[in-house]
Amino acid sequence: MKVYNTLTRAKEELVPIKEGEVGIYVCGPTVYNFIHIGNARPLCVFDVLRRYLEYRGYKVTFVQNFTDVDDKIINKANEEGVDAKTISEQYIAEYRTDASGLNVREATVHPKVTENMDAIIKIIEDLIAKGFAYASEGDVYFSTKKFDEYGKLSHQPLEDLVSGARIAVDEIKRDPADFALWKKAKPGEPFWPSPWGEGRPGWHIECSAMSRRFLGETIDIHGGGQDLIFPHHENEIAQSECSSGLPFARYWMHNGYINNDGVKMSKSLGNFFLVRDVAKVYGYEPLRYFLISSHYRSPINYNVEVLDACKSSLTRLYTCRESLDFALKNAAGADDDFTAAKEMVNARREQFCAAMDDDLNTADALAALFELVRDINKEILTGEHAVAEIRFVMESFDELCGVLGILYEKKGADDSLAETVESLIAARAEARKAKNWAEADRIRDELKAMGVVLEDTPQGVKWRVEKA
RNA sequence: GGCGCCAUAGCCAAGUGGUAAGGCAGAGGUCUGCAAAACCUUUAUGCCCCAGUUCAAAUCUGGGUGGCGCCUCCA
Repeated sequence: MKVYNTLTRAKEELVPIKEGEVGIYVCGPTVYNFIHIGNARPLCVFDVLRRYLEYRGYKVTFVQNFTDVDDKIINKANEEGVDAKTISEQYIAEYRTDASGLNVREATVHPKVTENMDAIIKIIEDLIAKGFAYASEGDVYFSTKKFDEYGKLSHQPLEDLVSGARIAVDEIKRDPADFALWKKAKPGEPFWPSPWGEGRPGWHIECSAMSRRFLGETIDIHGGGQDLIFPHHENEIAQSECSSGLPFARYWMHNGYINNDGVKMSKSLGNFFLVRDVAKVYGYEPLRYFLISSHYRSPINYNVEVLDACKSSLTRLYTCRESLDFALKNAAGADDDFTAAKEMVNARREQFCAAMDDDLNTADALAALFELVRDINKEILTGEHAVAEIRFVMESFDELCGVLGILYEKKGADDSLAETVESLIAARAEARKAKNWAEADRIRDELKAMGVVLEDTPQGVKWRVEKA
């Protein structure tokens, strides 16, 4: 598999440190609010990466932190008159609701800053001991000038990153480009004891400390949004590499932004949509589909028309899947030799994998899936087929959908409804037998009003609940 | 100012040298009592514009035009 590495600006063959195993660290949310759809993109993108690597047989350790100590959390807590922990716990729970709604699997580990203070303090001490950081009036700063390679991820020399002079000159910092590893506690803020006094960690150090604790000194893949490249990831590299003397991450993968009217969706601009609100109207799944329907590095423009189209596309997939279910119930063929079906499915599977191998080209992978749908509609859902054949096709179809993490919303197959529907279908069958089309159509309309759509097939009547 | 990205049909979106995937929407047809679903056909002599390289360019080069991002908290 090839992935685009921000560090080298090239697609590279993914070669994990340990054969057969991949460690992935993705920067997680600062938990002070509901997540917006821009936040949802890396969730879905890296979830697909993880699923695909596992599909290809890798053992994946997936680490995503929760930043539960931060100015924004403290501010929010003060606004609401509660403590910071209340806020962070509340929004971790809300995050999990959205993540599971989007069918994003739980990380192997979800470390929290508050639970890793020892690791954070240890790495800061190490950086001071090695001369890369200095304590100053209760704060600790990283000295960017001490790291020759500072700027290698964002491909900017240090002087260019600083030249804008937009970084506030701080008397306790030796250089404006230095960044905080530890911040002295201000009155009313949560704090932890440290060799430099009571305080809390800076933003960047947590990822260096927690990735090391759970994935080791060099990790395979580090992911996140493009807006984290500078300064966050640049600083992580500086901290981790100066401390360990080893490369921090072999592959840096960054997803593109979501735009609103062509402009980046961001918290500071306030032009964002909450995942929660979109889900209320469309459900979670069309959003996930939208997020994987184009390449992860491209910017994508969000609007409701596109989400509607995503919903329709999903319907095509669901219809195919339901038809397979129906076909399985009516399977009659006795021939267990289904070489043609195997070849057909495997060709699409190869097409799918070739796309995914090329820097996670989910758009092309979806095309392969849709071509499989056409094949299935044409070859498998007509004529007679053996149970084993249909089951094979169905399992393969589910497998590929599972890699993308789509087709996970179980339609409400509630039995009480089924009973009513079946009896109405029977009544309609009687009417149709008597060629009483008016009555047959009346019953069909009645069912339609209940949200049930009928399809007359050679194998009998198939019904489904229309997705709202 | 430094660094970088993007421009493909009505909409979304792959394709990075070999003659334009896929989805949505639209049109016509087959099937059906009528539908639905499905299938078939159809919708870009052309990929922002202009030059150039090449047997061959959406793809490479140069120059434009338009849009966006990072350099500051942000996914």
